[in-house]
Amino acid sequence: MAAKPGGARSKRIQKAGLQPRPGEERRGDPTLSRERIVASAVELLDAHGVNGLTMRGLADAVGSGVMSLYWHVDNKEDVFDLALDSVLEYRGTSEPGEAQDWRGAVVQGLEDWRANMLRHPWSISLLPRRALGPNILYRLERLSQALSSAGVAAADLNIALWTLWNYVMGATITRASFVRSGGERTAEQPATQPTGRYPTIERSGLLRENDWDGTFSRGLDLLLNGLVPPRP
Amino acid sequence: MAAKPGGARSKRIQKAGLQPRPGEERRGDPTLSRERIVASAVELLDAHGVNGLTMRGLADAVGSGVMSLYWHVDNKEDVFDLALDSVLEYRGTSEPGEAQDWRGAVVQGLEDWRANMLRHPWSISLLPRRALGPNILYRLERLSQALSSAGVAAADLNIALWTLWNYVMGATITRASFVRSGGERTAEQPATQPTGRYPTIERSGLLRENDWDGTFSRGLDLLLNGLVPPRP
DNA sequence: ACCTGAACACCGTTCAAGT
DNA sequence: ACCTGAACACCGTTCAAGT
Repeated sequence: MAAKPGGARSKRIQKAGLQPRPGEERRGDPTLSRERIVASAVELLDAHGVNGLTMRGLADAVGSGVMSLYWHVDNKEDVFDLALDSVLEYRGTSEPGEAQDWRGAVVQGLEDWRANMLRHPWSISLLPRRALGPNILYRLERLSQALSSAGVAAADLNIALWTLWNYVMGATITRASFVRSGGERTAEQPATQPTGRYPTIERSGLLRENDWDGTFSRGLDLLLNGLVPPRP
Repeated sequence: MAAKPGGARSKRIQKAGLQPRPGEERRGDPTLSRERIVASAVELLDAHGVNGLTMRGLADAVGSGVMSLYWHVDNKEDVFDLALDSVLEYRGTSEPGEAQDWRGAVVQGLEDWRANMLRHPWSISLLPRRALGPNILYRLERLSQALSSAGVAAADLNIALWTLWNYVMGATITRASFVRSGGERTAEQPATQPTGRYPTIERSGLLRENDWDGTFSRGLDLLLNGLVPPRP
C-alpha cells in the first residue's frame, strides 16, 4: 500500500569493492534489498523451520537493524509470501507447448514441483495459508497447456487441472508430515507398530510406507488413466 | 512424558450445583480438564484462527490462570495436536465393512472428511505440521475397508489409499486457501482478472472457479475410474 | 494432585527521529 | 530515499511456592 520499491530493482547493486567486516555482514551484496532479505529468509527457514524465522534474526542475518527490514517489506506475513513464492520458481529449461509426449511433460512438471517443495519442507506448511503467487500460477499454466495438447476438452480442463493439482499438494504434504514426525521432536507417529485398532491398514503396512517416490508416480499414473482414458 | 492425567478421565465432573460467577468463567463445567481445554481451544481457533490462539487467551476462556493449563497439556504444540484431532473425529453412524456400494461409501467418507475440515479452516493449515492422530487413522481404516470390498488387490491397496487421501488433502487445502484469500486481509488473489501472462488458465477460467463441491466430486469420480477401472 | 503469580527471555510493530 | 533505537504491548514457559 505504501510508496515502497516493491518490484523495482535497486539500481546501485555492485558486487565488488566493499569488503564487509567479518561478523558484521555474512557475505554477498552489502546493500539491503528485497531480494537479499528474501534469500536470507529462505536460508533461515531451511535451517530452522517456520517457527525459527524472526524479524530480529532476519535482520541479524542481513546485517541491518530490525526496522530497516520494514522499508523493503510490509511485515512478517509478507516475508513468508515472498519466501514461499521464491522457492516455487520454475527453473526448467524446456518451453511448454510442444505436442508430443504430453504425459511425460505432465509427470515431469509435477515431479519437479513436488521435489522443489520437499527440498524446503516449511514451504508445504506455509502454502495452505498463503495466496497463489506468480510462480505457482506459471506452473498451473504449463500444466494446463500439456493437458490441452493431450486432448482434454476445454469443458473438462479445469476439473483435470484441479484434480492433478490437488493430488500433488496432498502427496507432498503427506510425505513431509511423515518425514517430519520421524525426525524431529514431534509426537511419535502413532500405530506404526500394531495395536489391533486399525486392522486393515496394519495388515497392508500403510504406515510403514517407505517408497514415497514410487507411490507418488504410480498413483499419478492411475490418476492420469482416469483423466485421459487410454485408448489402445 | 511426565506423570500427568492424559487419557484418564477426571472422575469428579458434576454438571449442576456450582453457579460460576458471571465474567469469571464462561459456562459449563467449572472443573479444569483436558477436554474442557481442548473444547475452548477449538472455539478460539474457530473464532480467531491459528494466530489468534494464545495460552493466556485460552486460560481466560476456561477461567483459570495461564499456568494451570500446563498441568493438563504439555505445551502449546500439544494443544494444537489435540484440537486438530478432536475436530477430525468421525461422527457417522454406519458401520464400515458392508460390501454393497463401495463407491458410495468411499465418496461419503471422503466428503464428510473434507466437510469437517472446511468447517474448521485452521485445521487445514495445522495438518501438514502435525502427526496423524487416532481419528485420522480411523478414517483411513474405514476407507481401506471400503476399497478392499471393491476388489482392490492387497498389493495395490496402499497406492489407492494414498492416492485418494492425497486428493482429499489437496482439494481441501486449495479450497480453503481460495476462500481465505478472498475474505480476510490476506494479499489479493493475483491474476483473477486477465493479465495475459497465463493465457490458458485465464481462458479456462481456472481461477474464477466457484463450484468447489462439484469440482471435488467430479474429480473424485475420475480418480476412482483410474483406481478401479469400470467393467461394464 | 492440582493450581498459582512473578519473572525470564523473548516476540512483531509503531513512532519519532536521524541521514 | 533509506535506515535507526527506544518503547509498547504482547508472547510461551520455568520456577518456586501454595493448597
